[in-house]
Amino acid sequence: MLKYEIVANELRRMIVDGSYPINSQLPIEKDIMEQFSVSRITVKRAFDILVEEGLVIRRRGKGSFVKNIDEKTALLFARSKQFLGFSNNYRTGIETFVNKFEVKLPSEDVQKKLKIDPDDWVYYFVRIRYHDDEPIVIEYTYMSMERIPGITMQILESSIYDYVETKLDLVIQSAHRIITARRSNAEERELLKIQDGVPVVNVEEVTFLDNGLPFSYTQNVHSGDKYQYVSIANK
Amino acid sequence: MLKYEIVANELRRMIVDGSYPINSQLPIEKDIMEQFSVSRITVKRAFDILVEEGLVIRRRGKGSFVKNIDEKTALLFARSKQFLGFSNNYRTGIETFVNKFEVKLPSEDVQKKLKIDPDDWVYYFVRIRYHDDEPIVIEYTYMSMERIPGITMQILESSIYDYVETKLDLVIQSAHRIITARRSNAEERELLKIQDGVPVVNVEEVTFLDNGLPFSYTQNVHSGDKYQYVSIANK
DNA sequence: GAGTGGTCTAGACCACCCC
DNA sequence: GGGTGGTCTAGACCACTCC
Repeated sequence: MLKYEIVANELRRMIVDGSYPINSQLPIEKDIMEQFSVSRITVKRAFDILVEEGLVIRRRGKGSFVKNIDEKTALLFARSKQFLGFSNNYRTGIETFVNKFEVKLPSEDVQKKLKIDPDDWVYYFVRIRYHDDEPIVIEYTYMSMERIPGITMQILESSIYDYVETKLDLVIQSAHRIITARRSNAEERELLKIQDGVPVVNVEEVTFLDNGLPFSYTQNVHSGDKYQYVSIANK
Repeated sequence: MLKYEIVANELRRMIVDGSYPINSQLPIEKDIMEQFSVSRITVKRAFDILVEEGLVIRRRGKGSFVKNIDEKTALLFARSKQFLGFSNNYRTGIETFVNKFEVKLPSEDVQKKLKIDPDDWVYYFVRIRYHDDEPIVIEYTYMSMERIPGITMQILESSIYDYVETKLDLVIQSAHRIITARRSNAEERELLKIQDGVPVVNVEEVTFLDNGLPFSYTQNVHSGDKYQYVSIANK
């Protein structure tokens, strides 16, 4: 574990458990340097993480303070900063059902999104995720066969993320997301078990490996009444 | 202008204008140090910005590379990282119409969101934003009178952001957003001029001053067919 | 003037990549 | 073994806040 992570984790823990209450001043950099035996820049990097997570505010000349948000919100936002394959909102009780699994040639849109040629075959699969036996999202995914070989039904039913990182020894680096909402269609209403009128949230996600190449392109169609996206903007 | 901003801006410019094409390797830290006469940590901070913006990938032992995305997407994502009052999507042609402007006592929800007492008066106003004469969003905003005194109709018609920062000399620090989608109601359909069936995207936004206090709580109701939210997750 | 965080430097050691 | 970025240090100077 890195030093700045250790410091950030400890400070976060004490904020969340109330040791540093809302609006209270956090220890100054010098004290934290001594307490953890680290340099000032390391302390600053730890604080940068907490600022990014929306937990802390820093003011030159005054000090560092716990932001005025409640505990539930704090947890929600801190968690949203973690990188997760498909969902920020659920941690347990998730089941996956594979609805379709084929290999085909990419459409122009898919070629463009995955940066592949027209004759590069792609996996196409549709998965439905359930939380506590309720359908929450349909995932329509295209993946380059060349970049991610060896996908099987079993992998789709468990974790692609795991397979790519552990078995293929590749590193997933980032995800670009575009979120829109629209009216649901009949297929989506049936699969997600929602009424006409409940919209869907469409999360288009392109995932990148650490070599800069996109490796998957997914349209995540979420049930509008069970989904929220959380985000923090710092100036 | 800060040194790491200068370096980041120059590198970003050369990526966007094609001087460093997609997938090409960027200069190594040492060369950039010499070119700009800055230290290594300053170069790293510049790169951190570009990674955060989704433009660049860095790999220990190999180098820094331009991410494999097209120019339009690159601009979209780079721009999304900028902190803006109400919209990431439009830059010009915006008009504002104030639909309601009152002072009242806060509901429990508003008290909680703004961290104020039941007898602290709040402004409540409704604004509609038009882009090229088309309504795109209705904003329902609550603001603490004590924290942000002197709001007038004229301010609401121009820029609250400007008023708070320039006239009141306060610093807006961050915004916490929760994005959901739902069916539109009759009022929203009329104001946004959308058909029944077109959903709305609800962006709940709490904005914080640099003293850690929330100063405004807004429900932004976007026309679902004209709105997208863009986001990048880095591992 | 004292306290605090923001930026920046020069330099060190290490992990990872490729030859 | 040479090249690259990741982390970390000690120390400097500066900007801002409050007294």
